[in-house]
Amino acid sequence: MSTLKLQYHHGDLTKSLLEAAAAIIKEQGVESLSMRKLADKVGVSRTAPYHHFKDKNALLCALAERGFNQQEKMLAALKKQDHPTEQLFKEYVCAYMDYALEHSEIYDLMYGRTLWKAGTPSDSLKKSSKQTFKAWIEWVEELQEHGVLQNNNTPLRIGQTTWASLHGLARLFLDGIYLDQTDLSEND
Amino acid sequence: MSTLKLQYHHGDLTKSLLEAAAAIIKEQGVESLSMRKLADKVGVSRTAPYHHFKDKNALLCALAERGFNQQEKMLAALKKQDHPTEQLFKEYVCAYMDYALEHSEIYDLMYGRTLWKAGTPSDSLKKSSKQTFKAWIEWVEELQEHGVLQNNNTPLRIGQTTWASLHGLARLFLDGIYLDQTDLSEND
DNA sequence: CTGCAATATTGACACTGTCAAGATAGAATT
DNA sequence: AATTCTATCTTGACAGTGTCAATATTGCAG
Repeated sequence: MSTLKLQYHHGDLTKSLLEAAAAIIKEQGVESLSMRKLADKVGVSRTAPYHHFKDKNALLCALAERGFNQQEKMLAALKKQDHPTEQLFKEYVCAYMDYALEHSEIYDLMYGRTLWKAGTPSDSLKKSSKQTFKAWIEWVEELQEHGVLQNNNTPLRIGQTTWASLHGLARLFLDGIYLDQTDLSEND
Repeated sequence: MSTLKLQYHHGDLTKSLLEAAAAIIKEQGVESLSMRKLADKVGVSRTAPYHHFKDKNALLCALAERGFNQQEKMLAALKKQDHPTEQLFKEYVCAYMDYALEHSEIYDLMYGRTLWKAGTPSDSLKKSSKQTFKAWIEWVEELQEHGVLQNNNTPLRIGQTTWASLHGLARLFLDGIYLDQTDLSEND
């Protein structure tokens, strides 16, 4: 009876919400995530989530922020490995693409329109994204010193352009326009 | 009296809807376009648009399709000019970027998630996009013959990669992450 | 044991997309 | 000219959404 009983207080609802939301998003896309369904899935009333996130936008920001943290950890873990710098860079590129493809919906949230254009990125999210980018720039500087990246411009500039390529490529895979194998062979 | 009179039949509602929708989208973004507000703006009842477009998705598809047509006309007009091939190519690149920036919301509709991932692209839209891409590939072949583009791979492949760069660049400007001048100077 | 602060709930509102049934007007047919 | 037909538009309705305000429940501090 005690285990089956529905508790009034949920425990760590914030966390549960984030996890459930991440799951829904991953399976069905951001657009089919509704606050109400989410609350339902977690087994809580419609408006309960609003005591943990100001609004839907805030929830999504938190989700994106999580993504940035993950990504930054990834980079940090990678750097600890004792591989030659150039190989490390290649590994990073692969890891980056892997992350984008594997967590496509989160990636979209992190860099896409939903939050940055249609929505209002929280200060916290802005901070996270900046920090992630800063860490990237610092590493770019190292890479330049090791001759892995060109040295003909500032780390910031080189960091921007290389990341731009990376991000552009990721987007192309995600959006998947004009790159399907099917479309290649078809001829009409 | 006769001019002021609200007509039951609207004339060319289809066209009016598309234009009004394009205007709203341009000014306020896709997400703040609602069928109801659109109908209101055109001066017609809520459900009238549904006699001209199956649903919202169809309306957006039509809007995107328009974009493809515009873009293809642009390319065609450009090619008619009697400039050296290489300059023509550069002009195209500029024109492409201009279009993307100037009609950012439409561009987003043409290549973005809303229709291709979240929505269901209409057959007509698929056809338009393919046709546009095909025209591009054909031109790439010409460009290769004139030595403006590399000749070490098929037109399709070269077309894909160059367009990918173009599109990636466009997206970066549109999404505008990490590229603001403000963010560059700030240091926290 | 009592009161307080954190947490969750129910009710309500405005807005959305969209369907079904009815109204209207102009064109075609008798 | 009257009537039918068809394209077009409208009103009513429903389920779903985000979110606010008021209320209830609980666990913990005193």
